[in-house]
Amino acid sequence: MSSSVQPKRVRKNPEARRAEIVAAAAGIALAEGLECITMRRVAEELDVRPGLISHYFPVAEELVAEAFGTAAGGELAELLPEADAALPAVRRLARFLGRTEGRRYDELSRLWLNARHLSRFRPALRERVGQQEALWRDGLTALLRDGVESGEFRTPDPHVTAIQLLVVLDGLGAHANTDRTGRPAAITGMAYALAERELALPPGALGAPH
Amino acid sequence: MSSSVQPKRVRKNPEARRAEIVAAAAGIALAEGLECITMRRVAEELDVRPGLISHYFPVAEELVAEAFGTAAGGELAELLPEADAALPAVRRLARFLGRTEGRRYDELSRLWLNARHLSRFRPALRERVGQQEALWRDGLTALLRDGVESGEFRTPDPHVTAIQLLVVLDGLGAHANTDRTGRPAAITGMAYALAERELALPPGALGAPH
DNA sequence: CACGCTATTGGATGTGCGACCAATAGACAA
DNA sequence: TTGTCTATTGGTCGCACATCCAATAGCGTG
Repeated sequence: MSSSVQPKRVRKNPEARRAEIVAAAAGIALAEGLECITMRRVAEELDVRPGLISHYFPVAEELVAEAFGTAAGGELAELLPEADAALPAVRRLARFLGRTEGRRYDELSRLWLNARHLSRFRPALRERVGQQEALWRDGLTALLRDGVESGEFRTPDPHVTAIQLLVVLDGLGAHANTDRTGRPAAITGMAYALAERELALPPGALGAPH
Repeated sequence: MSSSVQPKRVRKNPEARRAEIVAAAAGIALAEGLECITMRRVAEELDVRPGLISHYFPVAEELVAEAFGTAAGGELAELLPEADAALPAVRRLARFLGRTEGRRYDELSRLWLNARHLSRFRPALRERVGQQEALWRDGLTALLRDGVESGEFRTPDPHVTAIQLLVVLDGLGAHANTDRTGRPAAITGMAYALAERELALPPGALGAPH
């Protein structure tokens, strides 16, 4: 028969293995969905036996929660890079909004949608969703506050504006699994419009909404 | 032994039975979630054997799609009752928005969230979600158009305004499974604010956002 | 009242899952 | 090199599910 499989075991130190498992699970979460994170599926990804996964995560739900946190946290870091801290706030915001449109962001929209729904049944995940929500909100709030302090923006409450922006992005992202062809620009540009209005920026200041 | 169960079979005509099954499934969808619609669960609800359900719905996914359509369609009919057709559009819109806030609407938010996510994996459901989306959009558009024609509102494109409103409602509803205590009024009132702004209504014209 | 149609049952089959555990074999220290 | 520790295996168990099917019994027709 075929001998394409090598039952050779590779022994790694626990922290590294654990990180590897979470990373694999996060990848599955983004590409296939949180419900595809199963002991068997993750094990297959790492070419390892399922028992090993459940050794590191005795309860599957923990791994799902951890995977979501890693995936969402990683994406946030890409959307609001620390490295950009020196840039003008307007420019950072424009970049942020720019990244939240287009197909590239769909994967992330789907992940949030997935997590928001699944957290209905999984307390550990719900916890993580709350944490990530706070991180996203605070990150965006900090950006807006920077802009206000530097005089680029004007808004009575950066915190509220940040939440409003995220609500609109959630609303737009909710349709990530639906057909959105022919959606008018007045819809796809809602986040831009809201930001410009709430921050007292001239129309178009954040870049062409398309 | 216990004889609390009566293996008495009740024989109904196919259309009635089918409708009964869909209704039961729709109830489960709203109360527990679409993934709880299983042959067994629905059968239990109707005090019937699982095989009967799969007789009427040979493929489970069809029942899920049908149940969602029934549940969402029924709720829409409550939100935009035909009986209100004679009322002023402003009043109808105020009612609509009023019903979309508060705990009562959470069940429906959860259903939409559920369906939007699950339709990622279930083509038949995705189809239904698209249909219901159109129904909601068209219903709200008709309301706005009425208001424009009667001179109550002013908006260049009722269709676009309707979608914008629904996007905001989706965004707010996305958090139906999350803790939202202490959410500022500027967030909970976003739909009111958007409607008043886009329809050129004076602030508060649609009722106190809280 | 008897009969036939078919709605309904009861059970079987196969799949994928989480959870659990004793046995095994790498890697590292003595 | 030998021995020990433990990361990893390979397998088992029970559960819930969709799907399928032959047998059964309610109901309307005649």
